[in-house]
Amino acid sequence: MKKKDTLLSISKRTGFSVATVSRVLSGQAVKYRISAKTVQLISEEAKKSNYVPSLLAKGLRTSKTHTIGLLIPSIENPYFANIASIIIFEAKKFGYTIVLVDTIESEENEREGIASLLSRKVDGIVVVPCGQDPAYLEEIDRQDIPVVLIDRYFDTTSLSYVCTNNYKGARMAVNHLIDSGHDNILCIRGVPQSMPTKERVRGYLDALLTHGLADKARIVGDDFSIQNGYVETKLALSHRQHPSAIFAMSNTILLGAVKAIRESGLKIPTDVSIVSFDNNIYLDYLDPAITRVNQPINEVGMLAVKLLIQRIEKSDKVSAAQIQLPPQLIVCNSVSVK
Amino acid sequence: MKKKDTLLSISKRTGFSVATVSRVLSGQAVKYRISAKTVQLISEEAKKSNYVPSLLAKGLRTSKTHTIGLLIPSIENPYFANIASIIIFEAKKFGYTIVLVDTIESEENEREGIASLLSRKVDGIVVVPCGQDPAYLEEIDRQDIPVVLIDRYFDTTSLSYVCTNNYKGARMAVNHLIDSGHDNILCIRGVPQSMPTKERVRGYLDALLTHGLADKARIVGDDFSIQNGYVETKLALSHRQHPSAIFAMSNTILLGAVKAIRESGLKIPTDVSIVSFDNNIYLDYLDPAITRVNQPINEVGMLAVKLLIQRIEKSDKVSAAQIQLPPQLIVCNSVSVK
DNA sequence: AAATAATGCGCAATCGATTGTGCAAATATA
DNA sequence: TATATTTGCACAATCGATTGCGCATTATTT
Repeated sequence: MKKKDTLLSISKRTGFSVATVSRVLSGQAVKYRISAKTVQLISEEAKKSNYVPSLLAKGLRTSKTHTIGLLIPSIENPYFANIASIIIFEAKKFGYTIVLVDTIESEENEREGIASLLSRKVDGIVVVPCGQDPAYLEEIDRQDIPVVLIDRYFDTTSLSYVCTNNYKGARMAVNHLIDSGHDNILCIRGVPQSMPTKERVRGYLDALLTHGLADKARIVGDDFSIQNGYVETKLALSHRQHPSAIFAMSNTILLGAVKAIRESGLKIPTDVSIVSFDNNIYLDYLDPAITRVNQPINEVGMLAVKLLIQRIEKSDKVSAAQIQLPPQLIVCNSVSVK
Repeated sequence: MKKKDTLLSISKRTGFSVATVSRVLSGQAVKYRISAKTVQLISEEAKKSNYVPSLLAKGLRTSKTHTIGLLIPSIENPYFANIASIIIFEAKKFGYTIVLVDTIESEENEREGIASLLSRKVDGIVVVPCGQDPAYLEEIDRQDIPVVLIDRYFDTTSLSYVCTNNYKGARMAVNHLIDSGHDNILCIRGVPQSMPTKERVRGYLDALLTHGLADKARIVGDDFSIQNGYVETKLALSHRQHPSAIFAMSNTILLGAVKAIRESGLKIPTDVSIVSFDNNIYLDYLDPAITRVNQPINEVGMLAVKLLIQRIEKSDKVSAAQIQLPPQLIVCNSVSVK
């Protein structure tokens, strides 16, 4: 096994001091008036020996690691996987590498993960928070590790966040159903405490309200699982007068609902119309293709990284930005016109 | 902004030396005969001040970072996202954190990513290789950073790998079609150079061969995209005598094929049967649900992490392990019996 | 009580890179 | 030629944690 190269070994081999080697290899040659000849010699030796600087040592000295921590509730979920993909890509553009923590929707994992990231001295953190309490995140942000929330946020937080306007998205979805003549619309929601759920429910209710259908509101369900969609749909369809349309708050809920509808022998959209949230290529290949609200995850990811890096690189306090992006309705064939 | 705590600051506040504080906080108290009272005092102070050790300093000193580098060709791809998820989970069980690099199927990105990981002093690397040449990976492995390949491997490599037995998987799929009475089976493949593709093609051919259908072999396509599946299926269906069954080498290819089949007004499985590779929950919700070959990605991920950590933690050379796991056929309704 | 052993902890070097300061030697100026 | 500049580079401290070695105390043994 070859010895790993360090500044010291290069210094010995070239006869220059460690200081000089460092300045050459970190591009500070001009600033420190190192002669062209010396630069040449040292650079060659470094290239020849395949020198890779230790970011540990560098980070220790400079307290910058060019690393960003990313906490995601479930990387298996295609929605989050897409977001992660974009964030990794964007971060790389700016020279940052990602340490990824999968919190599995557990607040304890989130805290542990954050601790691990802090001890790794990440320069900043992007997080889809699981918990209800942003206090400790705000504390970290205040102590000079910038934190940006994505997808979910908190009612009263000073932290930066980027997310979809879930309220608008829900209104678009429900309006679409109402405009198509539906007035008996079941809403199957995800985890009730989470901000996206709350906002989508609010959108659902407001859409009904403005159309004078407030008394028709029916909200059921309690998490983002396939089972939840299945069970709630089963229940709903068991009543004599079942809903003519379903607003499913996620792809997973949608899948459960589709299964239940098919089992009961009903047809989408003839018997039951359905609108879902989140985009996914597979939705185009279901029969019928599912009308859904698309979240602009590309923009969410890009903005989050930009915000974070601004805060990291400008030491003068960049003020927190709280951004909600407009969603977009993708109309397919899962809604009938009555 | 509060000052960050270090051994030194705790040392000052408690009156003990940095050495003693270090030994207490790293659980070496007994070994170095630190008195219970001292342990108590130091631990309390550390807890109170919310001390988090710097893994940079620790890593620099001990040359262990408890970090594993993971290189994936595309985290957007649900198949890889699932693998990543498992690897993150397993690594965490052993106290390791993951630095994730998305290589976007580019060998250059892979090399860059590896360099970045090396300079971060990761303890080991798990990689789904993009390139054709394992030489530089082997070099790294030899220089004491263990490398484990997953999903793809190389013909003649000394590196450890864990992957699915793609040959077997393909045989299972094609045998299933043949057993159902099909003899005109089109194979739409992915990137031809990649090992999984080669092995699946070999399986396809051998299955035909052992049933005396060698002359019926038809292999088309050249990448793992939806477009590829679509185009090749369109072409195939345009002939008077179109294949009665399709063996699609991935979910993406499958989706393209499904689209083409639907557009031509044909029905699955009545007119065209189809079998795909890789599992995905959505496949159960297509109409009909798609019969496919499931890769044991849980086991792949777990084994990869175990192998890697064995190599990391036992300094005595653990010999390389090259493992192929059996796939499994999930029979649904996309194959007709003739 | 003297000798021996055990206990409790500190000193200081080290990992690899960065960077403010300073000192020769070379060059320019007077 | 003597002085003032500039050029080119080295010294050494520092980031935060680890660890071999050694030195006082205190406790035990004879």
